[in-house]
Amino acid sequence: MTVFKKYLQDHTPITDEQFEQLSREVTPRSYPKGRILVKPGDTSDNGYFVSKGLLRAYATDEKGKEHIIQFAPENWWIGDRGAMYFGEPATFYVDVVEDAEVVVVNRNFMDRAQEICPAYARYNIYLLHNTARHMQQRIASLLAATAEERYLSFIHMYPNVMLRVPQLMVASYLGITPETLSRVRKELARKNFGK
Amino acid sequence: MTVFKKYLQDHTPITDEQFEQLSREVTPRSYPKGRILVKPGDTSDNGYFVSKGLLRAYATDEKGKEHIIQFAPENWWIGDRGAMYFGEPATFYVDVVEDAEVVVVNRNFMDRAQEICPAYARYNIYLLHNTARHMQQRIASLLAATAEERYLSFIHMYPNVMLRVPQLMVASYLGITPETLSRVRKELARKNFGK
DNA sequence: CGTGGAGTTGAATACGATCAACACCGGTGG
DNA sequence: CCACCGGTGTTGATCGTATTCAACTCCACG
Repeated sequence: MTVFKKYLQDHTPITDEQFEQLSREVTPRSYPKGRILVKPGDTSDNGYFVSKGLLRAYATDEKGKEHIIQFAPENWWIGDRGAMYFGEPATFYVDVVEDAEVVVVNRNFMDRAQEICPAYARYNIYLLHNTARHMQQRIASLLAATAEERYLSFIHMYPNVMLRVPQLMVASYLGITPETLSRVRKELARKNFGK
Repeated sequence: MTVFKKYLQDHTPITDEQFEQLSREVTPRSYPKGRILVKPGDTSDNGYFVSKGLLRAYATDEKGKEHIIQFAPENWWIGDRGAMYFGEPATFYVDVVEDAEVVVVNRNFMDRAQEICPAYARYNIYLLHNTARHMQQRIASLLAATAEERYLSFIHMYPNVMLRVPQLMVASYLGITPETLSRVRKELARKNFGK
């Protein structure tokens, strides 16, 4: 919870009193690795702020293969947007990759936050533009780049995540199989052997 | 411009006076098919509302191949988010697919719109969540679905766009070559021949 | 210990890309 | 009015990248 407060204070001029009001709308929770917080079909409007640990969102195809949409380490938000914001049944899973402490918020929190603290609305818009921009770039990279290029740009963009999740999840995020990622890494090691 | 006014009125309770103020910040323009409005490296903060016609945003790879990020028919917004909102050099092209009438807005417009009309901030957030949700689904589909599945979901989601742009642009949007799309269509026609 | 998940490697396969040829317009200019 | 032209779409043959399936190693964890 203190992490959450610090996060808010870092990004928006929120008073202690305002935080008090807001914190009534949220519930801090701890979840162990492997716990599934959201699954397709769920109709909860929960969103999750990660204070500690690492979460992921993923979809599964008809063959049961997982495809990772997003990782969320400390100070990130995660959730199924359709469910959180639009009240639709969720289409993704959200689960815990590393034992996590999260702050659970619901739709009401987001509305209240904007009333209570107008500056929060501005920051929220900033955040949304930012995620939109990153998703655009990811789309561009899925359309244009090879497996190797995508891998390099991933380790450049999210070096910490890269070190904290198993390789098969990185592969799933990149849209390739674990075997292919293994070979890509081998090939890169070979290339860079002569420095 | 009347299209733009109607668009705003449809989505937010804006008064004529407020619209007057806002319209000072924007400039309506007409552009012919083929005109390039933004190219990588540009540092303008222009965004475009499409009143008529059809625009697209695309990136090019080192081989000069185009990869379409987004189509924007009537009543859609388009622009390079990094340039519009973050003041970075653009990374995408924006050009005109069908002779278009657009309303050009800049960063200042977006800030002013929120001051002048608080309800606009709410609608803007809604819009951002919506585009984020759609981009997430597109990412999921690029990760999980075959060429054929992506094509079917595209014509289901954007039937009008599908009819208005050349096939090679649809292919580019789907992340496949025009040849492959042609074969996918042929195969679908064969399958559905027996109804 | 031993068990199961993660990572690696190999061989065969499949899907889409590439290269090339050609048909089909729609527009332009002679 | 027609000949020409460039861009679009189709089809075929070949190629390449990543997938699939399988076997094996290596740990972390019970």
